[in-house]
Amino acid sequence: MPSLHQTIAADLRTQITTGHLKAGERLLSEPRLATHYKVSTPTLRNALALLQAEGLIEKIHGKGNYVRGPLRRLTYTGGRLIPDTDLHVTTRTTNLRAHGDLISLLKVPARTPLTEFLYLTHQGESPHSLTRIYVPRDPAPAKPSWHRSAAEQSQDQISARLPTPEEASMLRISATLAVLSITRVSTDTTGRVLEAALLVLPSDRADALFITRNPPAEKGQEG
Amino acid sequence: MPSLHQTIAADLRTQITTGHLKAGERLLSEPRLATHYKVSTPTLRNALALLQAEGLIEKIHGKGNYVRGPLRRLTYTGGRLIPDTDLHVTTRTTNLRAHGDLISLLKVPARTPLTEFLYLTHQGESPHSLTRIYVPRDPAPAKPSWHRSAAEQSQDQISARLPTPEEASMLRISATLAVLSITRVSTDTTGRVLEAALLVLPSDRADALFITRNPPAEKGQEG
DNA sequence: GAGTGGTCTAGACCACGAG
DNA sequence: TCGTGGTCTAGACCACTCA
Repeated sequence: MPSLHQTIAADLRTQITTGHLKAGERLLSEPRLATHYKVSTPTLRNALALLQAEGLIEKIHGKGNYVRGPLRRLTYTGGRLIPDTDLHVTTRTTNLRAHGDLISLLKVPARTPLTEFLYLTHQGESPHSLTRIYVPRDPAPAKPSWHRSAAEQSQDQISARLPTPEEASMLRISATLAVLSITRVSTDTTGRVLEAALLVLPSDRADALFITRNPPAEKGQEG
Repeated sequence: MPSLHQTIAADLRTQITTGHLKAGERLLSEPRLATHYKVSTPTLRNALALLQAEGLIEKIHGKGNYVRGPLRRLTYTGGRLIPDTDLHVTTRTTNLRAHGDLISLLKVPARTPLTEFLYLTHQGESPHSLTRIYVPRDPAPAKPSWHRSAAEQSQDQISARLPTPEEASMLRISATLAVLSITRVSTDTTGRVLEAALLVLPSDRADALFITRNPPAEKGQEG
């Protein structure tokens, strides 16, 4: 049996996809919607939370809930963020020392001097992606390649999780909206780690895409 | 300022990671925890929802909340699910006709006869992954390669989203726990689509991993 | 200041699991 | 039958946005 907020979400979803509610339009206020559906405000907010997670609406504190335009999704493709046109990027560079997961990611001793490059891409007003790249300061690092390293090999580890409170505020997203977390480790031909990149992409506006070319199939190779 | 349920989640988190609460142990009941933290039950449940999304606890209706063991995460690696040992797999085969997204994915006309292969992997009691593979029935499909097709090229599109209610019940996960959704389209040398695979992996127990080998860096190729 | 969403309260009732 | 988590109610108060 579908729960109440699921039913309400389904109704609003069809209103959006059928065009009864158009892109950019403001929904009724949450108290009004609650009385309309004859539910309490927390229940109605649960319904809206589902639509938000699907990227159908955008909640703006103090203003209202708005129907999202046809999504202009950002795609992370094999180490590259596209479209890379039309993106405003803000940068910050910090020096720090290796700690925590960075030690094993970069395969360096603890407290190794590192440089952190922080990138925040925007599309118009809304932030779209957060990238942090860590480079050992030892071997005289040039500016790292934000999009893709010229490394021999890159390894992308992808998981879905909730954002940390800091990430949520930097990306201006709700703390309950899942993000794609991509950890890319680039190594050179000798196996040395050149850089580690941590990307955080809001799930309502970003995908990742990987294209694999397989060697010619050998007969009976695979079950 | 951190919200109340964030603070409570942080406290419980440290109790788990420091070992004050051990794997498999049951937490106090939610009403008891609520009185202990001097909050209402919805607030306490918000805190537990965060821990659940992080994979630290497991909620079992009618029994209690349990500390998860050291996570045995499943990794989807370039078209292969590992570990593929120790997995129970249940299968179902269905014949249907192309509709909706399947039409564009498989590049076939609407209502083309298809075969759906459904795989549900378990690890012990708990389901771990849900895979649906669609193959056009036209070119006499052999049993599809579950793990990886012998195709010329595979394209993996990855996103994070909430599960559909059906997926949530099949995987026995909460409807609020995000999943990694992987859509893999395999094509042969002529560009014909061999199969489309839809994987659903609970975010608290699965990752995806891709390894890219770059061609030797050409000087000044990349900015 | 008026209206909005964000968070929280203190309960109620139902569905599930185990004895 | 009893204790558990799942869902929902009907409010309250605060923070933010805009006029």
